[in-house]
Order: sequence, then C-alpha cells, then structure tokens
Amino acid sequence: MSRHTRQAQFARALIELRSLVVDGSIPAGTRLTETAMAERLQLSRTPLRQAMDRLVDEGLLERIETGGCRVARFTMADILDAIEIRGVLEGTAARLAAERGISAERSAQMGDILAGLDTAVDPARFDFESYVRLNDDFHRLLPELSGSEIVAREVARASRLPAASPGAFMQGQELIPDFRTSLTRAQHQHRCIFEAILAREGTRAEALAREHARLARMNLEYITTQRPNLADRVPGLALVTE
Amino acid sequence: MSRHTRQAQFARALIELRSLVVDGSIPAGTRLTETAMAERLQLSRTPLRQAMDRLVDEGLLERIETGGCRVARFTMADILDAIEIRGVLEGTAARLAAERGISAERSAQMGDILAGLDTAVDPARFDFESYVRLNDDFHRLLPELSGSEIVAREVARASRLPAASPGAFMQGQELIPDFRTSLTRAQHQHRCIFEAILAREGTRAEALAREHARLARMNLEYITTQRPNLADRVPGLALVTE
DNA sequence: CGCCAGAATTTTGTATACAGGGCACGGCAG
DNA sequence: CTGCCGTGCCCTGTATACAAAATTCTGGCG
Repeated sequence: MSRHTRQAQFARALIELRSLVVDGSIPAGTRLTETAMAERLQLSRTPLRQAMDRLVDEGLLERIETGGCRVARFTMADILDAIEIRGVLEGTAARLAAERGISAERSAQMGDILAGLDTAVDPARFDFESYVRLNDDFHRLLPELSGSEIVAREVARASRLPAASPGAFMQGQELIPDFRTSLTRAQHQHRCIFEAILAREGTRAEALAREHARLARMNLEYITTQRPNLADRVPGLALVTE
Repeated sequence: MSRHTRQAQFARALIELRSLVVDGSIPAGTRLTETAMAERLQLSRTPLRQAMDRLVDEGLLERIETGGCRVARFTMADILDAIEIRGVLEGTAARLAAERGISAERSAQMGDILAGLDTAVDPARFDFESYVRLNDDFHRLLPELSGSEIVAREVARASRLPAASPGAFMQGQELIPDFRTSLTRAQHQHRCIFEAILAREGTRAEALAREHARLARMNLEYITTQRPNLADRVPGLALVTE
C-alpha cells in the first residue's frame, strides 16, 4: 500500500478502527492491544497508536491507567448529554450569526440548501437521499455563519461525540416511513432558524437551534422504544450499555 | 531520565512544548521541525510527535498541509470567542445541575469552596493566592455538578482553549490592586450561581454562569487597554497577532 | 540580472528494534 | 486445598532506522 496521500496509513487506521468500534464489531469494554490491532489492520504500530490517541480524544476509546486502552462504554444518558451539547453549541453559533450578521454570499448558500430541502420533503417528490445530504450541508454551514473559526471547530468537535452528529439517525431506509413527518418538522425548524438569523433575533435563533437538536433525542427515543431491532444502525449506539 | 511514571517522556514533551508556545518563546507562525525540537527537549521524535498532535488538537499549533506544523496565530476576536464558548458550556453545566439537582456531598464541597472564597476576598484578610486556588476549585467542581461526564469533559476542553481558562488572568501580582474589586464581584457571582442551582433555577443559573465568563472578557479588555505591558503575563496572549 | 531546473539536503511518515513493567500461570508452603 | 510468591511471556513506551516527499541551494540559461 503506497503513500498516495499525506499520512495514508494513519488515515486508514483512523477510519477503519473507528468503523470497527462504532458499528460494534469490537464490543464495548474490549481491551485493544496495539500489536494485535496493527496485525489486523495490516499496518505498523506507529500510525495505529496515533489513531488510538485520536479516538481516545473523540471519546470512543478510553485509556487504561496501566497503559493501553479499551472501547468506551456509554449509557443512554451519555448520548442524550452529547446531543444536548451539540444543541447548545449549534445554538451559540446561530445566536452569534444573528447578533453579528452574515454575508450575502453565505445567506445565498443557505437559501439554496433550504430550497433543496423544501423539495426533498415535498410529498410529491420526496427524496430521502437528498434530504440526508442537504441536512448535512445545513449543519455544516450553520456553524460557519457565526463567522468564528473557534466556534465552528467546537461545534464540529461536539458533532463527533458518539451518536451526537446531526445525521446519526438518518441511516437505514427502513425508517423512512416513520421519520417522514419528522423530516418535515425538522425542515420547518431549519427555515425558522435561518429566518431568526436574518432578522437578527439572536435569542430566538439560539432557542430554535437547541430545540432542533432535541429532534435527535426524540428520534433516539423512538428507535429504542419502537424499533429496538434497528438500534445498531445508528453509529455509536452499539456502545451503549446500561 | 528514567521512566518513573507512565509516559514520562510524552508528559514532559507536552508540558515543556506547551510552555514554550504559550509564553511566546516560540513566536506565532513559526514552523516547528520535529528533529530540532526533539533535540531541544532532549527526547526522541516519538513522544514529541504525540505532544504536537495533542497541541494541534488544543488549538495551539496548526498542521501544515504539506506536513509538520506551526504555531497558531490568534486574533483578539478568537480569544473572545473562546471565552464565550467556555461561558456557554459552564452555563450549560450550571443549568443541568439546577434541573437535575445535586448531591448533598457535592453541595457541601461547593459550600466549603465558597466559604473559603468569602474569606479570601474579605478586605480585612485579603489573600490573592487562596483566591486563585479556590477559584480554580470552583471552576473544576461546577462542571461536575451537572452529573455528566460528557458535559464535564467538554467544559474542561473549552477551558484549554488559548487564554480561555477561568484562571488565565489571575497571573501576576502586579494586577492585584486593579482586580481587587473585580474579585469581589466575581465571588458574588459564584454565590448567585450556586444559589440558583440549589433553587433549581436552571435558566438563571445558566445566564449567571455566562455572565460570569464575561468577567474574563472585561479583564482581557482592561489589560490590553490599560496595562498593555503586562499582556504577556496572560498565558496564550503572546499568540495574538495585530 | 532574474528565473527556472535539477540535485542535495532536510523533514516527515512509517516501520521496527529494544527495554522496562505488568499480568498470568504455575509451583510451593501452610 | 488454598493462598502467596516467583518466573516468564506479552505489552507498552521510547528510540531509531529508512524511504518518500518537500524544501532549499546552486548553477546555468534567457
């Protein structure tokens, strides 16, 4: 395997190890030995160690005092808290965007995304794929509207917490019928958040963005109570023990 | 240098390199070469690289596309945003603590800290050293009151952003006279936050904690406008350009 | 005199070697 | 039979070796 891109082995280690952890291939609590994992992923310990450090930072692994690390365990409360934090930070980004104002260019970008989402949730030409992609775009652009690198980075970081990302519950076609009305509601919230930002209503923008994140909480509760067999479709949910 | 503690070289690399960066010994924008720095700190590239990765994550260094990294540059706006984020997250911790309630044990702990702070700011027996230490304790305990590992971790992370930590402006004895009234005000806010938590007033607790973080902003503005020659006493402020 | 090409050198990314410490297993004593 | 200790294996942390990429320097050409 040659080095076509910068840090190819490290990138591969990070992606593959993260996959193994979030999809439950390696059960929560398992101790990871560097040598065995390096063997399994066909690379040396150096980039693997780097990847493990990173995953510890992301919260997917936890370090053992004596050395090495193990797959982290989460409670449902942890997931809810992670969603709460993402909501709080997205809310802050929305509030700052409203308070400081946004550029015409970004406003136009956001307008396009929202128009696309309107189409995607239109019952006549409902398009789940598009929705997922555009929803992602929305949540990637929103932090940038704050105009702050620092804020954007922290929102992105919070979105990496297990099962806290805006698209975490958008896997699996099986759930489309269940979520269809939820998506319409979500899109309405998208529009309201953007309007509040344009109207310079900081407090309202913040509250709306927080409430929007609660949709993820509702989806989580819906899945675990109504469709428990689909729970392992949500990345990170495999790590939940109680 | 023997390995008495776990990861001794890495810990040393992290501490020493971070010091060099935050106190301005290595100017913002400087490219760091691993070999030179390893030589300078008298250790091998492996633990040094680990430390650099960590500092990139903390935001003190930034990676160069081509490889390696350089000391990050900050604007004053970045520092203010970092303080804002810390305030928002501390506010969330306070709100959750109020909403969920706290244990008698932690309540007692917090009571002790606040009593100590009352003594420290008492004009009769004013004690700056004690204040700094107890203020630190307050800000370490507050996130834990939320009862959430995840929230506590994210608050701690936000406090590591350059010049955003609660004690960032508590260096340097020279400023004691200037800050004396400010400390009294801060302690009053500490008390109010705790009372709001005990009274289960989540919104008020959140707002107060946010406002409390604004004190750091005021201190920053005071130092830069009134005492610019003391600016380099504040860790991280050396990285601010323009 | 400036600019570009190519070689030398530096620097990173990855692999591997090595040493110290922890943990497990087995033997020995009570 | 059970508990404690010793020994050996394995695992981590650190150092170092090596190759590919990048940067710098130099010499030649326009």
